Amino acid sequence: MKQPTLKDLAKHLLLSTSTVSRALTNDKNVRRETREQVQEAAQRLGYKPNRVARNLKSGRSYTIGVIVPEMVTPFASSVLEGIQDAIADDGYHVIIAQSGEDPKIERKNLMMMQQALVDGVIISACHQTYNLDLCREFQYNGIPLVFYDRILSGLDAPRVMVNDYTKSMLMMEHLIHLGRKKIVHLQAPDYIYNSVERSRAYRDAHTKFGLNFDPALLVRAGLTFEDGRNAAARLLIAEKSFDAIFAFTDTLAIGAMNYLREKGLRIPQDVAIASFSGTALSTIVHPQLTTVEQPLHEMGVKAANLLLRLIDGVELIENRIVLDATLQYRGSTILPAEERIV
Amino acid sequence: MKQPTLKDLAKHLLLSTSTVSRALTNDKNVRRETREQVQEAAQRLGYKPNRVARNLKSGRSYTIGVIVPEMVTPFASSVLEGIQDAIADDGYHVIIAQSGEDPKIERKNLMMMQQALVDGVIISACHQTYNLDLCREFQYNGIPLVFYDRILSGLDAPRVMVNDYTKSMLMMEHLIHLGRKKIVHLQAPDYIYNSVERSRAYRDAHTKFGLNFDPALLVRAGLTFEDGRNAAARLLIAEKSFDAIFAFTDTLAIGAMNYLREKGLRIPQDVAIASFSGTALSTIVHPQLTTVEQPLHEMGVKAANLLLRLIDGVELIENRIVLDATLQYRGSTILPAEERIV
DNA sequence: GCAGATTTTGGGAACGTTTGCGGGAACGAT
DNA sequence: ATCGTTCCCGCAAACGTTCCCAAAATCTGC
Repeated sequence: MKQPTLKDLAKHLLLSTSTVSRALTNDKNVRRETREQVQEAAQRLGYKPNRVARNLKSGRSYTIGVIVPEMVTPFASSVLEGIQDAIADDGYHVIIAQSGEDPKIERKNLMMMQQALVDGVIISACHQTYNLDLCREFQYNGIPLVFYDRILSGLDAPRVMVNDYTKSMLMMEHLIHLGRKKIVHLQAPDYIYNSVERSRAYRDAHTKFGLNFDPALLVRAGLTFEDGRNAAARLLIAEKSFDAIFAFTDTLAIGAMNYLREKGLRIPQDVAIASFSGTALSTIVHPQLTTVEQPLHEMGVKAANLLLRLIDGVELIENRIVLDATLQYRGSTILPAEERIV
Repeated sequence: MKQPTLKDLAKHLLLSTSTVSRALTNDKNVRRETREQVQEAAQRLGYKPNRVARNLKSGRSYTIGVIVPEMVTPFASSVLEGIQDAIADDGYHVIIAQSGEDPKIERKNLMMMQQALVDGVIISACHQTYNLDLCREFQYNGIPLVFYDRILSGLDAPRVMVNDYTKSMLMMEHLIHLGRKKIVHLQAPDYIYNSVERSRAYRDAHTKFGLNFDPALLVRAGLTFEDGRNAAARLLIAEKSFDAIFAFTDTLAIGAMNYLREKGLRIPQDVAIASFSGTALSTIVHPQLTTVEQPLHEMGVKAANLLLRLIDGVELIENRIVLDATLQYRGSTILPAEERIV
């Protein structure tokens, strides 16, 4: 009734556990006949190797840790899915933790991962500096770290990201070519590296395309729908006129868009809205969101592959992968043909 | 440079590993003075117990498996979050697998979990019967199984769900009280138990409230946005007139809603839309979705707690938890006050 | 001071694997 | 017949814990 072990198998076959063990890993040092016998018996008795024991022996856990700021987002779950897909075949497991944007919880998670003896960690960090020391300790202890999206700029660690600056610049160009002149930027806190990059592009676009930069249009928002709504509300209250919004993320953009529509503004006629991320959310809202679409699934796959190679001790030539994000022009900035006639 | 082990600690303190081990678990069989000494040294040398070794010894893995049909959904991730929250303090880890609605992959996942020596499994099954045998095997081997949302009706296993029938009936009542007479139901395949329950309520509502039941309004859809769009498209093509939709899930509802709006129909004036699930999606679309809101986070917490108790061998009095879903009346069925005046 | 009770500690097996090392059998070559 | 290979296989240690059992140290009451 209990799961049979190697010993049970050995006893049953009148062999030693060593031979059985070797036979099951197809070691050529075992006679073919015996090997087949063992494998057949293992199959018949329903033998399943005990991973825990194997892990103890090998000093690995065949587990990798993933830390995300927030997992109930299409962003995180798409990446997670990519990671899962990439490692499933190699017999690895994933344990997932979320920091909830709180560096202290992130720290707790990291330490938990350490205890769980993960072979490596994939992390989308929630704060630039807070856990730098711990991350260094991981590296020092030979536990590879791979970053994605939210990187730690102060650490020389492998990373997978998109080119925030370039693509944001393209998006600004899009808005400006549409004739928009007073473009709001909803940015996230400065401890998020990507936000700094995207808003740098926002500012540079002004000089590059000869637009007047108005600091009042640079709005500090947070990361949630509510933050998006609130930012929009503040803009309306300030009675600052604007004809476009470039938001740090889809979430922020949608929050703002919903609020503006409730207040009777038309999207995109009155205000064009563009964002960054390209999560599934961008296509389920109406109008659909013009956004910089990041290859999220691929991001997960790439990060996982990077990590697996690091775990195997492969020396990486290129440890900074920049994925190509693509601009999706949709209804939140461009009217569909049939409506444009009206 | 390597993580210190019990032995290292013992050597350093001139004690035996046994004593050190006991001291660290606060065993009263160790002199208090020694205990403190050991704990202080452990702290100082940065000792972290090796979970793998501990697991091997204890025969547990302190890991639970979770299998969901699809993880890139607000539904799944909310529940997962609940599960994480519930088990984090008990030192458990979660490994997650998704079946992608494919019973064969679900089977592979289950077997993977078995190998990973999970202490228990939480599962939202993707098919009624396909993996019944394997589930029985888990139970037989003493690995507890807990279901949520998508249960297997043929198995006597603990489960956490909401009352699909009652709440669907209430939702139908809502639509009917609004004066809607030709209500479409978008249902999912019959191998999904919840769908059967919800459409049962749909039909029963007709007789209960004296409405004429028209089989043509009972539409077989799938589970995705696209399925929702397609279903809506088919309805328009068939030129079947209808004034409301009750959809199996938010996803389906939003798909249909978007399509109808693109075709110039007004929500809710022309078609009222109600759904079931209450994921975050229902509030980010415009108009917001009237839906039966399930306590997703709580569902995860409850399922996890149930499982933990089962793992600890607690005999459960009540192993069928029915959570209370609440109807959220929103813009997709009711016009906001200001617009109603117009 | 001493027997016995009690507290505190150590020895060592065990969990299920993997793996280096060495032994024995079979075989061909001298 | 002897030696050296090659091929299979078993022994036993190890991974880092936990825990039973017994040994040592300390504490009772006389």
